[in-house]
Amino acid sequence: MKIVLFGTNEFSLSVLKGLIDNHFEVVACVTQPDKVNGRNGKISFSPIKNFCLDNGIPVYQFKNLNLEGEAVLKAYNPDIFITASFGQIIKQNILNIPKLGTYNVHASLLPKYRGAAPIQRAIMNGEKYTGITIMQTELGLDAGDMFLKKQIEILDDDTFSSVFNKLSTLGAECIVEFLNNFDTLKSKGEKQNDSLSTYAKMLTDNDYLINFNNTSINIFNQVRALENCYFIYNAKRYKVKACKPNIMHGKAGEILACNGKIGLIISTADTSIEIITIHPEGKQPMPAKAFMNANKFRQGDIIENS
RNA sequence: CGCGGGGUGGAGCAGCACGGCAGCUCGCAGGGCUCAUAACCCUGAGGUCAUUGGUUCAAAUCCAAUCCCCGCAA
Repeated sequence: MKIVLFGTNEFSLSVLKGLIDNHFEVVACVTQPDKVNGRNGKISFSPIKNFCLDNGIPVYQFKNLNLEGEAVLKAYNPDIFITASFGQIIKQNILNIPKLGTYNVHASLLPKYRGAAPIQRAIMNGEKYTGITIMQTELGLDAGDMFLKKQIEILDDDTFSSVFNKLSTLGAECIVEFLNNFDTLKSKGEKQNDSLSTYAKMLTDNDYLINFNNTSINIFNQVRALENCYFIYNAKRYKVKACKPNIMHGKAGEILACNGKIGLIISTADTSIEIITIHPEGKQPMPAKAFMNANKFRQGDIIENS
């Protein structure tokens, strides 16, 4: 079975490795164009590209996949396309190429959280479960028929990274199971109930800004879902890498404690959150208790979100 | 040549525009004190001020070059 994998990030890579470790024939990969790192001007390759280069797998980066890719991919005479966190829309002329179809490894329990940021949105919303769905890749956004679904629990101490890692592993397991039982599972395809579908919108800068007028649990979920949330204090940006709800309470945004013994506690709409790990501009991430030793914060100040 | 911040005892920072004893909050070690606390009090150890060169009677501080870390933007 000749497979072409479309993917970019570590999730895609986990799926690719799963295929190779289980002796599927991956004849080529398609990944996003290289990105330029603005600070040092260096070019960085996607994880998929690095792996392919190291392992002698042909890898393609089309500026316009739908125009340039058709002839190239047809030449491989592929049986199946697998997509996993590819990040580009694939048009019908490409989807039609493989004999057995194109299938997607999606990191949510469809029809919930279709779209670009399913893991983050699920954690942000305080979901208790998420999972992997293997489904038909169609023009419609993650709306194709479903063939295999597996769920995992989102624990209170899970973060984006931990869920991402679990789902990367599970995604690889699912695609292998799907391909090993292709005929059976393919025949048992299930339509998505569109009326139950939700959309995991792409993340914007505004999603990362912490609003202390929200409740503690919402901020807690936001921080662990995105891991790079921030607030602004004295015109400086502070990223919150980890926090936990606290029982103290004051005016929303009020700094309730800021010293090396207790750390940093900021009031929310209902109670407060304790900042565990903070990342000031220009510095390394560090324990909030350590940074509080520097006396940059003043108790009683209100953090506005502008 | 995209914009910007930073490197100072183990941690986090101040000091630098104007050169003149290495400072603060913690941690650590020893001692004291309290029914108790984010406890408190006393004492102590611990520094190549990123690197290299220059200016100077004198450099963490001024000049030149280099290395490393990070934020924004993309």
